[in-house]
Amino acid sequence: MEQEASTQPSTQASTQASTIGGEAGRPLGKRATKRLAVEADILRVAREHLATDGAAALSLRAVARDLGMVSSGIYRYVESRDELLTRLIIDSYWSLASAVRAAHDAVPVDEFDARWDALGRALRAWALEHPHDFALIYGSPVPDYEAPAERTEEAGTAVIALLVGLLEDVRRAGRLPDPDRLGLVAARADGGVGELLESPLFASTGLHAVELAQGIAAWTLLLGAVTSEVFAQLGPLPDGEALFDCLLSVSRRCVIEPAGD
Amino acid sequence: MEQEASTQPSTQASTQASTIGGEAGRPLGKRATKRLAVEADILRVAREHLATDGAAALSLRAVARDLGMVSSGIYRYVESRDELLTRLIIDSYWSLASAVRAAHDAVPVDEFDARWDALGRALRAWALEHPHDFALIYGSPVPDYEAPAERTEEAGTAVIALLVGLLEDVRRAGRLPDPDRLGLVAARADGGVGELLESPLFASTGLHAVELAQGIAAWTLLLGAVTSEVFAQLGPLPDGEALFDCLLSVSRRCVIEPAGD
DNA sequence: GATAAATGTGAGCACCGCTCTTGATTTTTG
DNA sequence: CAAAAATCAAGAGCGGTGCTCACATTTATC
Repeated sequence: MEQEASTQPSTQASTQASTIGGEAGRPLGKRATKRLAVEADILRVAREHLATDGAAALSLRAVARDLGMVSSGIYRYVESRDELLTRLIIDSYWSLASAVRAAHDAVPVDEFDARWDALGRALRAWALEHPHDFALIYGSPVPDYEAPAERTEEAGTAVIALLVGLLEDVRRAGRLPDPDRLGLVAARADGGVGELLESPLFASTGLHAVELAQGIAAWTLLLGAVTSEVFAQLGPLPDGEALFDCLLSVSRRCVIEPAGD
Repeated sequence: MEQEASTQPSTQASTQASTIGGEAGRPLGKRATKRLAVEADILRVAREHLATDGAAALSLRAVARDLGMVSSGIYRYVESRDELLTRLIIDSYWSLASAVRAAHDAVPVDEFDARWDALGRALRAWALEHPHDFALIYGSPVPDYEAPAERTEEAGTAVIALLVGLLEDVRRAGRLPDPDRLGLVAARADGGVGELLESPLFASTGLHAVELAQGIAAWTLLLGAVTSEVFAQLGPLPDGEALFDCLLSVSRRCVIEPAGD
């Protein structure tokens, strides 16, 4: 499983992609290397435009202009505006996933509470730092066209996979809270998420439907808290972090029983 | 203050707005009546375009064309595209509020659980029925420009007000759950939502910070659940309603203690 | 070096938001 | 009732967008 982390470009920071020698064969002629460079450049300035003006204002012509090429020239590298957006979505997913993973991995595996908090706080921090990227992946589907699931699925699952891993660790340690206390009815949960358990993400786990439902509740609350803050749905908040901490702890209680025993 | 219940047009269904006799004075000349009719028409077809193609694809020119007027003519009635969007946002808020209120009011006031469920289910039903409207008000802020808060606040608060009302009824009945069980730390909650209590929405209520935090947690989970389903953030779901019921009951447990006593 | 493929260039189409001018219509005022 | 003021429809026009096409240029391959 898990071959080499697939592609995972994440143009976010690193830009150089021109001098890579390629897998094996020929050493990449000057045309191929330039193409790689231009492709990376396009993604880079597209990312800049996204960060400053948002996805709605992203313009292929403007990107081309910034790169000193004629407007029509960019179509040699990008099929359409939608395709560029799809690439940005995937890139944002990877960026988020790596940020969350880094924070997550910095916590000892047996400290469940701290792991959950690290996960949640990293998500929030990333979202506040890249609001437009966050809007791109967790906001309303941008135009009429929606990103093809088969291209975003792998990247989009990366964050959830961390959560699932934690969830299973908690389950194995017998620290899952009582579903009934949360208000979860087993039968209803089974109908709601039962089939989800057969997807590749969960197939290898020993999670039950109710347990997955707990995880989904926690994740929904967490994501809702971040969305609410980034989009300012509750108006300007005096202390966003304090409120988030509250919601974070509530969400934590959905999947982790307090240690006191 | 508060003249005549503000405006609250809600073009959603009813369209006729031409033959209203006006408040008192003159009986509205043929020019004024036609203006009202045109304004209503614009909002109506804008709504249709929104429902079919989404906010991103909304075009003033297209609306004007549908109404048989020259593209520039629409600027006599609408200041700009953003202003049209603002109107649609406000209208959507009212539409949602009235839908939720209707469901909410159909439940006896002392049946807290049923009231919460009615509220949540009405929210979900409306969102699934008007996904683009939902995206408009609870999705990512559309373009770079965001709707002026002073114009959307009143309408946007209407739904929350219902929740606050229920929350206070529950508190008065002593049915609020133990905050500590939810994981809410009083001090943290006080910092996070303390200042919010002074806003007009909460000033007249006797809610404490922790109690408000519970309400926010419940609302965040509820809205997150709807958002997740409408935007298909978890991929295609086998039974969205069943999963929503699970999350609905979890959110309910944040504000209402089970009756068994 | 000739041929084929990939790339840069510019014109052009249809659409968009938005402004301005011109002339017609309606309302208000004297 | 007539003149003045406000309102309106209509069209041209500006700069912007996504995207296509024909053409010239450069690179890679035979």
